[in-house]
Amino acid sequence: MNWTPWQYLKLKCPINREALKETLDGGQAFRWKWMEEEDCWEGIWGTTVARLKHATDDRLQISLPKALEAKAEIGDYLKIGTDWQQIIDQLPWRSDEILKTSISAFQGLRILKQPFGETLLAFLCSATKQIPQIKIMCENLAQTHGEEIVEGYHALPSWQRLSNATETELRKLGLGFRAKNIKRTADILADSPERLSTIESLPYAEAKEELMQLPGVGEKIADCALLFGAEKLDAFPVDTWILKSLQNRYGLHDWNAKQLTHFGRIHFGEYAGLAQQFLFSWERSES
DNA sequence: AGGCAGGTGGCCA
DNA sequence: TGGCCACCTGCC
Repeated sequence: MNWTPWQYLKLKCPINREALKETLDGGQAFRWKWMEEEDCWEGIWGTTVARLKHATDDRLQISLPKALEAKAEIGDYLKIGTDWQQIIDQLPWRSDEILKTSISAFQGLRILKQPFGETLLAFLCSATKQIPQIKIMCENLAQTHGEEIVEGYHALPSWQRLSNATETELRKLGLGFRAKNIKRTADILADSPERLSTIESLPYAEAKEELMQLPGVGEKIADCALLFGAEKLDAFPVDTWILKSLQNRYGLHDWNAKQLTHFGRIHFGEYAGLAQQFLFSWERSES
């Protein structure tokens, strides 16, 4: 396939190599892969295909398939115009050494704005699975049910399309018990096409409550979909890594996930979700 | 070979 | 409300 020449992106905040890797392939998104030969990341979201390269001075370059050149929406997806430094400054790093350390390790780490519907789909796949497995499930879903964008590159299927598949078909893609939830959610969303965009426009608390009406969507998956797919930066997903971090590094040994979700939102504030991502990346890199 | 992994929902006290 | 367990599958 033909790709356009590399072009610099106008990044408000620079991003280091490690932070880029964490942003694209650290559990927010599941459709980026490292291209060793090209020394770049290649990813798909919505109906966009793109390559990203880490350049000197922590800048970024982008290249697109020539056939899709006009379709680039990388700015929104990567939130390149957002002043992340200003947001970080509002986190309690001054009084929180752990947070301070993880922020300095991942300079430029950011929260993506992925398409809401496919973020929900990816996280419905995520239950008790590790990142490589989730990526395989997403790839299988795209290959078998998703629309082809350019040769060999498939979008994730819409909920409408997914509702045409049977649970048995979905199970064959390695989804396991997640297939039932995905099928049932697809049937619901296909019946009310406006529902997701309505949810996306609600404030965090109401959006979460609405999302959790869907089968297979509990607190954690709802928080992930809202943080990574709807710009609700006050969402604070508690997974096993954050659980470990808060229990061991913050000394909250007897706290359960529900209590820690509350703690996170109180302690880290309006941008708790960004703090979560720093702690998450730090915890994983230290393990 | 058995336990566990970025959870959820149902059942029981 | 709070704790426990089954649920698919692949990987160590």
